[in-house]
Amino acid sequence: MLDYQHLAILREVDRSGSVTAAAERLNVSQSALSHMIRKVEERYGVKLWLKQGRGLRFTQAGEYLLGLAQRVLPQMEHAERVLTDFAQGRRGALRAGMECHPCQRWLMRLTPRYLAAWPDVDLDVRTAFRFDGVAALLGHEIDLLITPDPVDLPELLFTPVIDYELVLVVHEAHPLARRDWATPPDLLDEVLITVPVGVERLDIYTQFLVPGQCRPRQHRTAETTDLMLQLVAARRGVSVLPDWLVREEGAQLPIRAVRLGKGGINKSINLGVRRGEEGIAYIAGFLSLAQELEVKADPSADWS
Amino acid sequence: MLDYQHLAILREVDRSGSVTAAAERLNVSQSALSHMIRKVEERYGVKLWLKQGRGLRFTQAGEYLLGLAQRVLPQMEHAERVLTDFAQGRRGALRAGMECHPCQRWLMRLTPRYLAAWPDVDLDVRTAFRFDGVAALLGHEIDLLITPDPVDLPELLFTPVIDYELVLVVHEAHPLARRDWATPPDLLDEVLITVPVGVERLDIYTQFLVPGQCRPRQHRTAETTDLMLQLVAARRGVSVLPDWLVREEGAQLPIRAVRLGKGGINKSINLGVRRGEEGIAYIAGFLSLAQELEVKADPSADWS
DNA sequence: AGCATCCATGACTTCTACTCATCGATGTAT
DNA sequence: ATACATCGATGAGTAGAAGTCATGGATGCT
Repeated sequence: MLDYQHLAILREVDRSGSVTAAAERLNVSQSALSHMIRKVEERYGVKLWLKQGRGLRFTQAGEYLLGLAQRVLPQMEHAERVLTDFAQGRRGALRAGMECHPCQRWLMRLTPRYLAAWPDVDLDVRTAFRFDGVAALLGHEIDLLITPDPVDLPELLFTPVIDYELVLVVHEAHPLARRDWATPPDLLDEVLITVPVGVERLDIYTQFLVPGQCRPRQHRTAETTDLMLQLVAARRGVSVLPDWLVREEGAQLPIRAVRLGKGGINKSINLGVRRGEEGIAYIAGFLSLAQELEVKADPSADWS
Repeated sequence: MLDYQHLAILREVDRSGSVTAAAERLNVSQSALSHMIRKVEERYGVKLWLKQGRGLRFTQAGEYLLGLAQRVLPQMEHAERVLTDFAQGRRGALRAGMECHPCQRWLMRLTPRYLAAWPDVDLDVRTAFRFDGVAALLGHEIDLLITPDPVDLPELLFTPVIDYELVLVVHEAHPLARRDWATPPDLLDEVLITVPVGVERLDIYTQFLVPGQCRPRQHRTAETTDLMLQLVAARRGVSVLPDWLVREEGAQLPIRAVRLGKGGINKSINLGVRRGEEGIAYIAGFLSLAQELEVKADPSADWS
C-alpha cells in the first residue's frame, strides 16, 4: 500500500536534502524513514533513491512519486483543515426549505448578511412549495425549515423569528382603503390576486374567506410579490401580503393596507431545525442572525 | 493523519452501501473499518457518517472526504501501476547525450522505432555538443551516451553499433571525384564545410589535416548536414561526412564521396551506459534495436 | 590519516491495527 | 405481535507492524 506517509517522506527528503534532516523534521528516527522507504521499495521492486556519495539521488521512480506527492499532499492537508472546519461548524452546507412565499421574501433579506458572516458555508435554498417541509427536515433533505406553521415534535425545534400580520392590500382610492378592517363580504366583488398555490395553502381562504363563507368575484395569481403590488396599484384587484413586505416594497405606491377582520390575521415565521443540531455553529449563527433581523424590523411596526 | 486507507474505506462504503459489505471487499473485518473511521472521527472531532436505520448516511464532512477520495485515489492507484512499470523497466526516461553530429543523425533513424516499441519511455535527447559526455553519464545527467570515442572505464559499458567511414564529399565534376583517395594537400585550395564545432573536435583536422600539416583555403560551417550537401552540390566547397549519411541524403545530388587517405578514416558509433544498467529493460531494448539497425544497414555497404 | 556524517541494517521493543465476541438498534418474515 | 436476521458500534485481547537503538560501511572534509 502506497501511503500518505511515504509521499510525505519523499517530499521532506527532497526539501531537506537528506534522510537524517527529513527524519528530524518529521519527528521520527532516521532509521524509521529508511525502513519505511525500504518497505515500499521491496513492495514494488523498485528503488526510490540511491546513495550518491554522502547524500542521495532520487531514481526516476522516486522522482515520479515526488511529483505525485507534490500534487496530492496539498489536497490531503487542505482536507484536514476542512475537517476541523466541519468539526467547529465553520463549514457546512445549510439547506433551507420554505413552505410559503413570505418566508422566501424574508430569507432574501437575511442571505447577504449570512453569506458574509459564514463564508465557508454553502447556502442551498429549496424553493419547492409543494413538498412537506417537516418530512424533508426529518429525512435530512434539508437542514432548516422556514415555515409559518411550527409543529410540535420531539425531534424538531422551532424558533419564531418574526411576527407579522397578513393584510389586505388595496388601491388608495379603493373604498376599503378608509376602513379600519375588512370583512369577508367586502371581497365578494373584488379580484383577488395571490401567489400561485392551492387555496388550501392560502391563509386568506383558510382563515378568512372560508370561515366567512365568501368567495371573491375572481381569483387570479401573480408570480412575484412586486408584481402583485403593481397590479393592486394599477387597480386590477386586491391582494393579501405580510405587513412588512407591503411596507418595504410598496412604500412608493398608491396603495393602502387594511386589517383582515377585527383582530387581523396574525402569523409568524418560524425556523425549524432537527433537535441536537441547533448548536452547530453555522446553524446557530443563522438563528442568531435571524433574531437580530427581527429586532431591527420591530421599531417601525406602527406603519398604519 | 488522514490516510490512503481511510479514503479507500469511504469510497468502498459508498460503493457497497454498507460497512459490512465494504469490509468484505477490502478483506478486513467490519469491526476494523468501524474502528478506523472512529479514529479519524475522534482525531478531527467530526462524524463521517451516522447510523440511519440499519444503514448509514454520510455527513457533510463524510461527503467531502468521499469527494477527495474520488479525486485522489485514482492517482494513487495509477502511481502503483507506474511503480511496477518502473520495476519491470517498462517505463522510464532515457536521456541520451551525443558528442558528434553523425551520432545525432544516426539516433534520428532509430527514434521512431524506439518510441513505437517503448511507448511508456520518455526519450530525452541532449544535443549539447560542448559537454563531456562521459562525465554526464557518470554524473547521471544522461543515461546513454552516443559517441565515436568509447573510453575504458570500469563504471561504463560501451557497445559499438555501427562502423562507418568518414569521407570527403565533392561535386561530381570536381577533379577529386575521380580519385580513389584524397591526400591532405588536395584540400589546400578548397573551401571546407563542416558543422560548427571547434576544429579540435573535427576528425578531418585531428586525423587528416593536422597530421598532414595542411589547412584548407577556407573553412566555413553549416548547421545541418543536408545544407552541407546542398552547398557541395552547388560547388561552394567540399565537406566531410559519414559514408552512410552521404548515401542516404545525397543519393539524388551530383556529388561523389572520396576516401580520406589511403586507408580512409574509419570510425564507429558506440553506445555507452553505466555498468549495471545495461539490463534495464528499456535500455536493453534500445541497445538491441540499435544492433538490428546496424545489421539492416550493412548489406548496402558497398555503395562506392 | 583521522574524523565527522551520511544512509543501511539487524535486533529489540512498543504500540498500533486487527479480530473476535457481543450489544443495541432496526427492518423483516411468520 | 413476536421472533429473527442483519446492521453498525464497541471492548478486550492479540499478532504484527512500525519505531528505536546500536552499529557498520562508505564518503567527504580537514
